[in-house]
Amino acid sequence: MSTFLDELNEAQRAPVLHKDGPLMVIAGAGSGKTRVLTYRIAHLMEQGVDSFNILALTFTNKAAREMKKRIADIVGNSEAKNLWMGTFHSVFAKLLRFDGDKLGFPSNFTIYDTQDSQRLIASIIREMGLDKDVYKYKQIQNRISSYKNSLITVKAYFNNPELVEADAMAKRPRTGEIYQEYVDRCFKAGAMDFDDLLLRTNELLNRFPEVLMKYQERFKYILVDEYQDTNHSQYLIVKALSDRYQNICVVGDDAQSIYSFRGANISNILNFQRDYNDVGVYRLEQNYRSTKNIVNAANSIISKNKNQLEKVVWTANEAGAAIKIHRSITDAEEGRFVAGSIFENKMQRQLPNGNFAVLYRTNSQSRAIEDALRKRDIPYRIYGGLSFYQRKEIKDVLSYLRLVVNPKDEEALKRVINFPARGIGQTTVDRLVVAANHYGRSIFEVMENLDKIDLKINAGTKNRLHDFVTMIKSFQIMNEGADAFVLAEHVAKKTGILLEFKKDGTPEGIARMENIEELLNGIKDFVEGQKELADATGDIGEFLEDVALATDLDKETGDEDRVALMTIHLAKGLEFPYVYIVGMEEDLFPSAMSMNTRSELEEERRLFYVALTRAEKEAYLTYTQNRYRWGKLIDAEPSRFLEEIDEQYVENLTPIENTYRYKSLIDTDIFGEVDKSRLRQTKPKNTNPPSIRKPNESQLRKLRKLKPQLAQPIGNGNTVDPNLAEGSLVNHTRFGRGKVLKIEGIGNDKKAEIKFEKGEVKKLLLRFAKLEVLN
DNA sequence: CTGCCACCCGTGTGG
DNA sequence: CGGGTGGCAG
Repeated sequence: MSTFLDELNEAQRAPVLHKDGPLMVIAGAGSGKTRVLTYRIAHLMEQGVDSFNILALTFTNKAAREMKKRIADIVGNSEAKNLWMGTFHSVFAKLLRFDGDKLGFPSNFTIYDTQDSQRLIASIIREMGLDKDVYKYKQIQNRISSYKNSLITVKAYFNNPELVEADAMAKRPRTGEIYQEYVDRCFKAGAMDFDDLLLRTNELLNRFPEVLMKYQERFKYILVDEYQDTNHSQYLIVKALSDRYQNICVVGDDAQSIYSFRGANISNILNFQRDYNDVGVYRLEQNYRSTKNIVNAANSIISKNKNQLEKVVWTANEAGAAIKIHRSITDAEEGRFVAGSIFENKMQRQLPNGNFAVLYRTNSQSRAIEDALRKRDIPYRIYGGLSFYQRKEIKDVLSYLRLVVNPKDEEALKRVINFPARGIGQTTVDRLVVAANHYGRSIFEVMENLDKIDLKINAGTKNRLHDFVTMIKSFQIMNEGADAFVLAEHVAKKTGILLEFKKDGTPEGIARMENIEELLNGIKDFVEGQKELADATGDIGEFLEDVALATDLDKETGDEDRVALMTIHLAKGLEFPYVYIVGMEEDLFPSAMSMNTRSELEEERRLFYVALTRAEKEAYLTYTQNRYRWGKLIDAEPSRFLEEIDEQYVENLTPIENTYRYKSLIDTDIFGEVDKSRLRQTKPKNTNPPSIRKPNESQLRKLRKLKPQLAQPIGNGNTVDPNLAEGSLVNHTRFGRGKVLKIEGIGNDKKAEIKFEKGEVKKLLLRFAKLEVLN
């Protein structure tokens, strides 16, 4: 028996040792669930389960890679290699490359990203002659995506009067037709969108029992991470595959379910015990990641949610520092505070940049933070947002490569047929699309047969189309021998893309050229990497699949030491010693769009819970009074979530001058009541710097409700260490070590009587005393 | 068919 | 504010 089991606590060991049959692990934040998954797999293999029979579905490919590596350390690399491990999307894309032909898809099918889907839908709307202001392509794409995630096919849509009527009521009666056309066009293009990877897998398993049987036999053991974030489509796949052997292990935390917007269904985890028989249920409640302060504060937040599984997360870690709250006047100042604080912490404690993360609700918030970090020369990396592969120049090169692999790929073709400009305009493309639809062929096939079809295209244009086809075909011939890098480099040169940006000469053009070079380097690295793998060829198809399905987190960064900037959603599963959560404001976090129902608000709260529990040592929460949104400066008010943290875990860092402005606007009397007569003055006296506004009604309501710590001047910025109790050993900055004899008073008046080692007994106001609890 | 400019809309999170 | 799109002149 291996020694790795000794590295687990009792609660962790139980699910690892659980024999066959279904089990569910409810794992609190930071409780070591990855470790449980990893060791369970290793343990299964040691017990004689063939690695070919194990399927593990993770949330990111990076998580899969790391888990695989860890398993390889335990059981050996050659065995670990055989595991099927990855995201739902990448695993089932692979499965569909094997068996998708039964559904009529080529094994080299293209994966459309969201942008491709949206463009296709936009052109369908245009072709159908519909009003684009009524039929907004993004909305329609969203609709279609959620239909697919709920397994509502076109047929199911038309059979469901509720859906049809809902769209009719919304004045979009032809939504179903668009859906139909979209599905047809994807099929004709040999393309699947992200949702298809799951939907088509379901279709395959449903329609072909022998295929289902094959994979049921193959995947005798199935493990699913982050089960709380699976959608209906994923749920059904897992259900189907595990149906025969029932060896299904799901791991998750209902408190961290944050993806309902993309169809994730929290009831998948809440109902797991109903879906399977004799479910073993295990709970991991000890947090190894964060300080007591952070764990307790996070608990105090999540307890506001009604709908959740019972669970008590606790930690044996040190109490740690209070969670710090900072208010600033503008988002630029917020950025400066964050950058300054990171700088200070780095210097004082000699920490690498990688110990810090800045988390936000929306990607657009990154700009202000970036600016501030740049001014301080602090290296950072932004995750997510507009990814490298979505940049125009990169997508252009990739589109050529996609065409080489799959010439039927309509979106790729439309993108590059006239870039760089070669005299093939919109009118020509429209005619080609019409002809393609008419003959039920792809655009490329129409172009190959121009001589046989009577299209109103003049001779010059015909020649240019012919040249384009010839060029792509020459790439295809080359692709048969060369590896991905050689081909890509040739394509970038031969198509004139590189030259196009080079002759542009502007800084933007040069940047784009450099990006393409970076892409080529990336492809080279990829090819090298693939050569080490047994079942990989290093061809361009593999690269394209990797690009389509890799998340931003998946990409290797080199070893550069940088501060991480990302949305809270992306941060799930990660941890950092120091975490800054910025933009803690109403309408931003919680988002204005998520305040209509309790369940939406609860999801925002879970998101906050996720954010806070990323922190190991210290967490900072910041908000501003004014923020630029849509190019305009708008008033902001503090997030309701700030109030929801039990105040004993919080410390206010807001500088006196920021508080002063508040004071000058709204005077409160000693009981915290607002003197309303002051508020009617349009211009408060002494409003140093400009842009001071009278707070609106809701802000006022807010301010009245705010805890003293948020609304009052500091100077009493201390938070009482929750561990401080009678008998505690403490250290005072001036008086030295001592023992607490007695604690009395409440709130701001809380005092401790301490006998110091020097002999003196003192009574100290805790909100002023600089005390450190030692035990 | 190309290139420029005005205008519009977004920003909610992602595989 | 800033990127994308669509309309229009050449």
